[in-house]
Amino acid sequence: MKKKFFILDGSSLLYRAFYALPLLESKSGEFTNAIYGFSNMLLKLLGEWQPDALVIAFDKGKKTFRNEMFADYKGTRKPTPPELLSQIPLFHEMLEAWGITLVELAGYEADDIIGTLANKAVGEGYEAYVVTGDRDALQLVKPDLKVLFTKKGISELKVYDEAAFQEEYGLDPIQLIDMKGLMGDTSDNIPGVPGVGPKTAIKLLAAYGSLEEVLLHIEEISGKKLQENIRDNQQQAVLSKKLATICTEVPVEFDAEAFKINTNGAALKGFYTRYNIRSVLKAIQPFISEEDGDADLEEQQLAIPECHIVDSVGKAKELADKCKKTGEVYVSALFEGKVPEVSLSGLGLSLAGERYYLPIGREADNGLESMLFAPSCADNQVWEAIKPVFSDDKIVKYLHNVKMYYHAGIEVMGKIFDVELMGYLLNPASSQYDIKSLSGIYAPELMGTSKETAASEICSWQAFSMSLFVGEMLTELDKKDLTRLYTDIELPLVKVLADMEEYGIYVNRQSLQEQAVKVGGIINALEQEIYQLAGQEFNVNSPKQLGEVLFEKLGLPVIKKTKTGYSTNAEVLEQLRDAHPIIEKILSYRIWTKLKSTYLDGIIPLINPNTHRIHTSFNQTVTATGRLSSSDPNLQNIPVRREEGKKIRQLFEPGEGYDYLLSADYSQIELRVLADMSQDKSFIKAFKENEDIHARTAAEVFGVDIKEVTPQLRRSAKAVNFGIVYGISDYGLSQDLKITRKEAAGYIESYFEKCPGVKAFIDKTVADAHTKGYVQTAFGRRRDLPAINSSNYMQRMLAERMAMNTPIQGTAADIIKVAMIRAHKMIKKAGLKSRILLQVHDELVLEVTEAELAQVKGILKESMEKAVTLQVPLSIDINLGKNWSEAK
DNA sequence: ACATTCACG
DNA sequence: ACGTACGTGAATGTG
Repeated sequence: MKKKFFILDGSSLLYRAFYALPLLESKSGEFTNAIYGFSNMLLKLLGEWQPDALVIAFDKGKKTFRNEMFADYKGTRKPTPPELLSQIPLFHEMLEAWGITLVELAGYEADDIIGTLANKAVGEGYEAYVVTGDRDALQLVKPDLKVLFTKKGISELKVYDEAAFQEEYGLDPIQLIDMKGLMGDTSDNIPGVPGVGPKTAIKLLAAYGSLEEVLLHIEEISGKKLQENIRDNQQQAVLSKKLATICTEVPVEFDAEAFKINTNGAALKGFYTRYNIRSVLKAIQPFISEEDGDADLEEQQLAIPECHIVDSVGKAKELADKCKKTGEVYVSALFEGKVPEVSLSGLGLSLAGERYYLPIGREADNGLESMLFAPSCADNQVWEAIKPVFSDDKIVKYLHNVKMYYHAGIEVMGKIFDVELMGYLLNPASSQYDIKSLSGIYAPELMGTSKETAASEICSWQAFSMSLFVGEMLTELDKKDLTRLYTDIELPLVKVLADMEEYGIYVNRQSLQEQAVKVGGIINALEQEIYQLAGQEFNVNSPKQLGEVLFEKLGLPVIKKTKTGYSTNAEVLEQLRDAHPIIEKILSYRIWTKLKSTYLDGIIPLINPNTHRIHTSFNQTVTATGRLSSSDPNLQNIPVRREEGKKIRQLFEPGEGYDYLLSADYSQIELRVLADMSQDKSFIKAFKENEDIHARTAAEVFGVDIKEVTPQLRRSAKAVNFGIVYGISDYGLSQDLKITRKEAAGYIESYFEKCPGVKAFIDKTVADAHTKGYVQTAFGRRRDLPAINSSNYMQRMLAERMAMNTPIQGTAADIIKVAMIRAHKMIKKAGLKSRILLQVHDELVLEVTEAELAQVKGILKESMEKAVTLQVPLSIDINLGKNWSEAK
């Protein structure tokens, strides 16, 4: 058997990998998709073919000898996108670690190096394999020289030997260059002969064998036009063939010894760890030699200490004393139950490099202790023994999700570092803030050390791992100036949210169920009418089936398409309203089914049977801008805009012992934030004088007196103001107002003319985003925008809109968070019974008693309007009623 | 798991 | 020539 020599076209494969995969990002923000794709390709190659030697050829520099022949060679090539360019240094680093030789030579393309080395290898008795995504290389195919060509994406390779080439092209491989001479190549900007494509080229070569022969027999060629084209472009065809011919005389040597793969296991592992490419990390194991792997494991794999099980009061007390001495403790707790019935069921602890686990609750009852003591005492005793650690304000706590501790009734005193919140502040775009994910980012050396087995192992590992990465997180927080945001806003807010979730909000279950039945009736009736009008029964809820009925059976005009078929959304249906009576019914059906499934049927099972209230979750680490989100159920999107929807809001009532629901909402908080941040004179003046901001905008943009502003004009101006907050584009505004893009651009232009401060602010924000790669709120909350310099237009524009919107939306979110903390504190301090139940971005909902009404209003005014001092006043509206709908 | 639709600020 | 307004969560249908 001959030895196998592989030569890879690095440039072409890297390109392929880059475009085949979505832009992956490492934790530190680098793009790694091309590296990832290339690595997989390499692994597959090594696994399947077992090469004896392998090198990678790479293009170097832009100009090659071909440019001397033809200046415009590859002239239509777009520049390499920066997202790929940034991966090239990583590529070098990667090859270094793999111990794979990279061959590049100024003035030559990778193809030429490949051709030369492959030929030399064959001369030395090797079987040569060229791996590439560039069809040009197929011309090299000959006995003992095969080309592996990347089919769709990067995963599949097609093997071209002479037979395979012959079968596909009907030609010998070397004739590929004659073909290129005739037909040219748009991607390389090789001209060829006009009017000759692959079909004609193959036909001609089948008849005459080579370009030169074709040129000698021009007169015999059938087809006048074709003859003429070839005759007129003889020189060009010859040049094209030359350009397409791979040079196999490149000054490089075939060095069998140097071309062997010589992997440095530790470096390789380090590389993939650093860039967080985990799947590759697993796959490289077989390629790391024994000693390498073992030595590496010993070196890298941290020694994780044994977990001590603390299952007696004596041991627990001892541990508590130890905590007191060290002054800090890492905790990972296990909870059971749902809010508001959460209890602690296990406790992983770590201090001074040791691991502990304390079984608590049911789990402990099953243990030894329960044989000796009454079961109900056993858990409490271990817990009671360790509890002082939590109430000791001299002991620093490092933990995950402190809100759950509050829910379990644990008073956590002293300094608290909640790694979930810290992780969120460091990168609000992430969706994973569990301890394991965080450890992967901030302490990669921990990777692979957690054995997912018993609760004791998991919890104590989590506690221990925090001790290894909290330092890194704190350093990062400090570096990014996020420490204040953490200590002054996010952490204090946790207690407020925990209380709100625990309070829950009362819903009238009786009315809810009645409504559900009633709406069910309406839906059934509509359904029948729809079937009648359609002349068939079908699932109205299925956009696919609905689309078929509307646009195929009934032949209604198609307004818009989605990725998968016809669009049937409300906007489309609205335009079809007059085209067929069924449309109206469908719109109505949609409204009612939405109400029933999401807000009636969806909420019933979430009413807590003990409290008869709904306990939503307010998520503090979800949004990229700093807002809260609400789930299970989402109480931040309860209907309000439509009459039908208000029926749902009416079901939310003050609970027993309370008289009203009260809603306090900020007036135009985002525009006021914009006024403040932009320092725009006319905006500031408008708010100071308490003017109707949309009317005022209308007056300025449309050049009329404020008294002359029609509702129509005001509506347009309102849309423009919204547009500014969302990151304006003429296209978006034109869609919203249903005007032409030009008109929209006109509105924006005159807006910016009248509000130069806003214009300057937006420009500066976007420009800063481009240079820094992130944006910030007034409180320093930070959002990275990795796509801001993308070469992809859409992605870049999206990032720019995010850059405009995030400081505004995020600052408003910061402000209401401050207000919530202050209001909650003042309410508690005053010993009031009234309490905050919900937050809906710019609104707080409270349940209040008649007696406390005046005081509560005062507290809200104070806490909300004075949460921060801006250049414009902040103002709130307060409404109350016997249900949430009335309190609007 | 992903797409579509629609509820809110 | 291209196509999107910013930020969420839930229900439903479909591959």
